[in-house]
Amino acid sequence: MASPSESSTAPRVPERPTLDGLEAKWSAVWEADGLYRFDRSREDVFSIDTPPPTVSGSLHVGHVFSYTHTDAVARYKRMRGMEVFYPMGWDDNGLPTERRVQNHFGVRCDPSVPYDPDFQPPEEADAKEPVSISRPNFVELCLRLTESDEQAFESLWRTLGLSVDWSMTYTTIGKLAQRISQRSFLGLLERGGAYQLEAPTLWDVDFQTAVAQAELEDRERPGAMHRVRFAGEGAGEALIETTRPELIPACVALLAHPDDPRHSALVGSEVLTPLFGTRVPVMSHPAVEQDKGTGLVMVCTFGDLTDVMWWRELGLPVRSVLGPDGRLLEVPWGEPGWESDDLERAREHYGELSGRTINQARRRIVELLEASDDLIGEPQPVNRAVKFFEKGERPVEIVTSRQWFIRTIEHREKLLERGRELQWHPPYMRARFEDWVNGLTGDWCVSRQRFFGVPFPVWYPIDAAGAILYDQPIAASAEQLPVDPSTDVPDGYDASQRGQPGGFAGDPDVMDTWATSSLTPQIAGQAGEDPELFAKVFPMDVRPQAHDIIRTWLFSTILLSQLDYEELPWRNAAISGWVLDPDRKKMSKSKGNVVTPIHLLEEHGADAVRYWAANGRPGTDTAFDAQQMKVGRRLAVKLLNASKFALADLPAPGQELTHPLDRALIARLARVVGEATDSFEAYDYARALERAESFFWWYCDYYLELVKGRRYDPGPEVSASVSLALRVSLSVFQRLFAPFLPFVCEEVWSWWQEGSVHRAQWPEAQELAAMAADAGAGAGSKNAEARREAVALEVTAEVLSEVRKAKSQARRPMRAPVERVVVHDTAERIDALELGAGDLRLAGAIEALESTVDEEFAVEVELAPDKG
RNA sequence: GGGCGCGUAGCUCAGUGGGAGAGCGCUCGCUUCACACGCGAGAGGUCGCAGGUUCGAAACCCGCCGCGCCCACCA
Repeated sequence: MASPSESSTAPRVPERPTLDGLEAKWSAVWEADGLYRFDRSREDVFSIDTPPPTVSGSLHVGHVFSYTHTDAVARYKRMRGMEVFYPMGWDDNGLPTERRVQNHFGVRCDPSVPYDPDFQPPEEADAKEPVSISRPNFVELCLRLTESDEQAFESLWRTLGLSVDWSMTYTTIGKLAQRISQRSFLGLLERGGAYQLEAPTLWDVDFQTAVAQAELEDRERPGAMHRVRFAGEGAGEALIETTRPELIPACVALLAHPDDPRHSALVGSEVLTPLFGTRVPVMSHPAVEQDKGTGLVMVCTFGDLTDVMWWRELGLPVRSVLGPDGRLLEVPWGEPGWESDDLERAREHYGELSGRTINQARRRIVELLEASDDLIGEPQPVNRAVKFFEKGERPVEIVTSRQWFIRTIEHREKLLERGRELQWHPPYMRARFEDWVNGLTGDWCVSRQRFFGVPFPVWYPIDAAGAILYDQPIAASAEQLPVDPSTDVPDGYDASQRGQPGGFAGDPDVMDTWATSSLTPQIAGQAGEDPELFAKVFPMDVRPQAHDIIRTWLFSTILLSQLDYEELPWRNAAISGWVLDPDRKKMSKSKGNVVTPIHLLEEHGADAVRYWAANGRPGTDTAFDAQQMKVGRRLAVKLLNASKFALADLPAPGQELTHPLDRALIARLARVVGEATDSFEAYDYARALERAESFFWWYCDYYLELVKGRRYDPGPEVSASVSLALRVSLSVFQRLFAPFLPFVCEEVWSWWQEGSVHRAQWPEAQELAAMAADAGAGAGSKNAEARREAVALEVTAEVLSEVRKAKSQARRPMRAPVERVVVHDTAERIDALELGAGDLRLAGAIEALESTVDEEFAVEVELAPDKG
């Protein structure tokens, strides 16, 4: 603990302390001093896997909220003597940036275009006629646009007071991130952890890319249920219900539950699809739900994931009608797989659908079914949840395509085990992880048919006939990384062989953005680049993040760490909640209720905004509340003024706490420090703040008022003890609040201490307790005496409160003199009150203080007559 | 339908076996020598509902209701 009594320089307290300008003043000093610079020579490292915010627009108040939580913990750990590894990353990789660049510059990425080193974007962006440019040129524009965003973000974070080491900033599209992502992928490929497959894949028809299960969300959409007749032979007709009649040409079977008596006669027979006359078998499967629709379900390739399951399990053929652009394909009627009992009719009907979008085709086929009398009754409107790509605008479809996958399903048990090893804060968040892992239905599809991302570092040979040999990928060599196979050339080939028979072709895809951001511990720690650093920081101590991305970011980081290192990437996961608007809805741009952080910081000050954020308990969603920021500002102002009072012209401190109330105060403070420390150790910053804050207000309202008389006493024998107690308590409060209110704490600390409060040692409960006890009564009766003193502080404060109440009710000023006070209380408390009687008389302006033993606590107050 | 969380004063929330609390807001008062960006006081609640365990339940158990999130649900 710092020794305030030994401070050499006299405190320099401003005449009128203010919060104004503290952010600019101290953030400049911190930067100049390199206060938060990571010192890699230190042993006790505390490493943080900072979430890199998406650089696609602006930071919002939710970011301020959760990053403040992390910063409070970082500052606490630093004061505990840990060397904190606290980098910042920018997630500039991915779709949001692509979209901005396309609109901003009027360009379109075409991976087949060669790189033009002298390329300049068009003067005037024309979104209607975008210029086609190569992937490297496109990426350069993405980088140019994100750079200015990143500067704005950094400036905001500095104003908020994040104690980040800005010399360690990384981006998820930077060369380092690309190298690490590609190296990780090549390792997986070599060990068989990644594979390529032509398979039914979740597909967004607008972006024309594969998407992963984790990127889906449900949206309620109106639809209609159609009852449709399939003609049968002998056993009669079959009725099914469907919301997707446009997939009837893609129907490959009808299914019934094996125990369903209504359809048992049909099972094993064949029926004809309406309009197209294709023969499809009627089969049974236990997953069919008898109480849905007619109990007969149409299996198409592919309407949904259940179709994929049935198709796979029953070995059904593929009859694909949907193209990657969301329109119905031309199909070869009459060829294998496209048989019909009436080819002419099938061709005619399908011709009405071919080339149309899904919605157009659906409307048209309903008309055709009505005309052919195969639609039974009117379509019934229904609302049902439909799967969307979370950034998409039309439902996801299932399209067969060639994609890269990372083996996930087979590691399920191991992942659950890792989830149990991880310390979750709060602990119940683990359930979300387990639910997700248990609900996985397939391996992780990591390839995306996009541009601004990390390319797959592979090429494929082209045989003499011009066919690309996807099953013989040519991996980039370690020295080549990072590579862009759309412009770089594999070893043993030259550029002229690109796309030629006997030559090579680059893999055109990029990795899922989560595949890169799931390597943030490796990127920040420079895995494979700086082995010494990586060994120091990995596994990291904590991953802070919000609960909505447990299934994506948290899950895939654990997965990749397991696959690459067979261990957890971090020991703790600190899960923050969301910021809700006052209507309890999640704040988001689309709802138009976002409050910009810059405005907040300007209006309330960084400490006040941080105070509000730090009140949000771990994992708990918190309502946006400007009122709480005002409370935070009050606390900061109070700290300024209490510090001014305690330090201004303070008499010389003694060596010992000779007064019982001073000892009791320090003893209580020791308990508060203990609680705050325990809370921080459990990542409960909110509780640490709450404990420190509520005691601080009590300290200001009661202790400071009680000791004012002694503090102003000119006799050093009277003021020495209180002077010491004020210095000790003030020093503790300034440090307790430093993780939450870094600016005001640094300010008041600078009035009387050397160095930064943020590198000062966190207060020790044990030392404070010992200080209070050592100065106490002689050996043998220490416990009894300490208890008597604790009671004394308590009773003295309670009596003062009663005296105030009497004055308030008499509408008299607080300094109004009191002729006589009679305290009724138990013998123990009256005995203890003696210890505080002197301070109490001064604080309450009490002439005569008397007491009488009684069961009930009561205070009689006789005010002096009002002379006014 | 399954999982998790939540339900305490007008608002935001703390409280996990014994006294129902804090801050804000509201009302009243006080220029008080650190602070009017202040200080003091007051009003305000059958702790979602109904059972159970217990000497004792806001808290523990069961059921229900309501809200939120995640997952499943496209026949």
